[in-house]
Amino acid sequence: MDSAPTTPEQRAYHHGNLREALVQAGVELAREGGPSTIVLRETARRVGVSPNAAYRHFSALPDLIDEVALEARRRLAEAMDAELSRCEPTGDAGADAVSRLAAVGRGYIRYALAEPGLFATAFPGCRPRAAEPTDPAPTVAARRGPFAILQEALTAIDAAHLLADPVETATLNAWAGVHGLSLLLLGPRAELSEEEREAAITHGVAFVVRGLTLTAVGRTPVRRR
Amino acid sequence: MDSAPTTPEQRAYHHGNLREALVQAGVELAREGGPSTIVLRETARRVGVSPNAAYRHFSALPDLIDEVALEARRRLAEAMDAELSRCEPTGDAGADAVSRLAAVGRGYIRYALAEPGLFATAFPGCRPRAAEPTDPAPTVAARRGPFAILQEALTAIDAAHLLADPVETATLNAWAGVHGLSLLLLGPRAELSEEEREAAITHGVAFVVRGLTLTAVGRTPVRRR
DNA sequence: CGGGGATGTTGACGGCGTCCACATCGGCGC
DNA sequence: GCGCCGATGTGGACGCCGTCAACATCCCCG
Repeated sequence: MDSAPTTPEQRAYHHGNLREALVQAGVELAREGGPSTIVLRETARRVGVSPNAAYRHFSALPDLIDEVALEARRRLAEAMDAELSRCEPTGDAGADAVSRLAAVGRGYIRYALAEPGLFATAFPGCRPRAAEPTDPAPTVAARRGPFAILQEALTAIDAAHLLADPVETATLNAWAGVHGLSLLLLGPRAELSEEEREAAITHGVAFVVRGLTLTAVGRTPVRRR
Repeated sequence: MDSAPTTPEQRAYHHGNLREALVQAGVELAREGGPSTIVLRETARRVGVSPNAAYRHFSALPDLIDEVALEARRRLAEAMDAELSRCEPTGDAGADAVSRLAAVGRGYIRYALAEPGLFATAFPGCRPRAAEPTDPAPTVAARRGPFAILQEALTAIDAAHLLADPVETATLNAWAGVHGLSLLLLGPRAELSEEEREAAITHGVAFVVRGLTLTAVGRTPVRRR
């Protein structure tokens, strides 16, 4: 029937690229209810394959979840980049760097609110893992992930002599701020109205920027490091 | 055998206060591996009772977990209070209010690092819940929980005319900062050394305080609200 | 002192992750 | 051209899990 099994979307062999299909289904599950909704048997069912077929491509369920997490981080980075690309330069390099940092933060939080399931899946270390014995791998980061994008924005501010702390410290605190706010808006403050939520995002990003930069108060930056 | 079944630690009736014992065992499980480690059958096993006995006291497993979460929050509030009580007044009301806020933040983060399992269990809304249909109850807060303690500290700063934002906004941002930093230190930055971790806590708390107050830059506070 | 309601047990069901043995298919060497 | 072998997928089983229904036990109140 298929003369060209090399067609990308075509299944080449037995099933074709089952691995990819399983990850795809896993992403869909994660979108519906977070990491704990990624269930091996259901994932296989959706692809139309026996549960054990997955074991030819993943050593166990957590491996599949890790793969989904990677994809979730990829999409988060994408969303941050998208928000970044909507920043138009004003000419003032310092102000631009600051507004780009704000955009990165907005992108992070907006993605979290738009895709709570994927967001919850994205950072494996940020959820309780039931005492896993094997984890010597230091979590190889995807090339230019969310963390890298944030760090880029902060490095630009650093170059403009606006940063109050070393870049590493600033990155950690900025990340903490937007990550924490995302979780709070999804959790204990989930009942906020649309406007309240938008206001919280604006204030939250401004809070982070204010804490990291000193320009807002018109003071000579204190360079450490 | 027991003439006085009213003895607190004595089991009065069939088992005694099984409910309490189950929660206790649940807390222990949570300490070992977070909320997903709280497993009904194992909890019952540890108490030495049939799994279904739990259903006389909880309508289902999530109810038990909620009870454990309540206890986790109670202990968090305790830790924050303990850190608070180590603050000695210097006479300067404004400076005291600020340093008390810092203490509250330190207490939060330190508890998270000392009891990661309980901390992960404490805020049900902050983890992915697999599409629960029944949740109209707005989560009745424990009397003076972590949130209230944080708000108290911020209200004191507000009274000293040091707060840059409305109290509600400030509370949300402060909470986000310490919560996010806690998760990051437990997750992606779990490999930090003892000193690095302490430094991160100090910097993080300072970052939050700097973003919320304007005293650090010697400027007249801008009162909104 | 006897019945009834609160409490705990037994047994069962379906779903889950995972292991083991078996079936199927297709490319590669002869 | 053909047969074989490794890669891929299937079926069945095991021991967990949460939950339900029926039954057993025990104290308290009338």
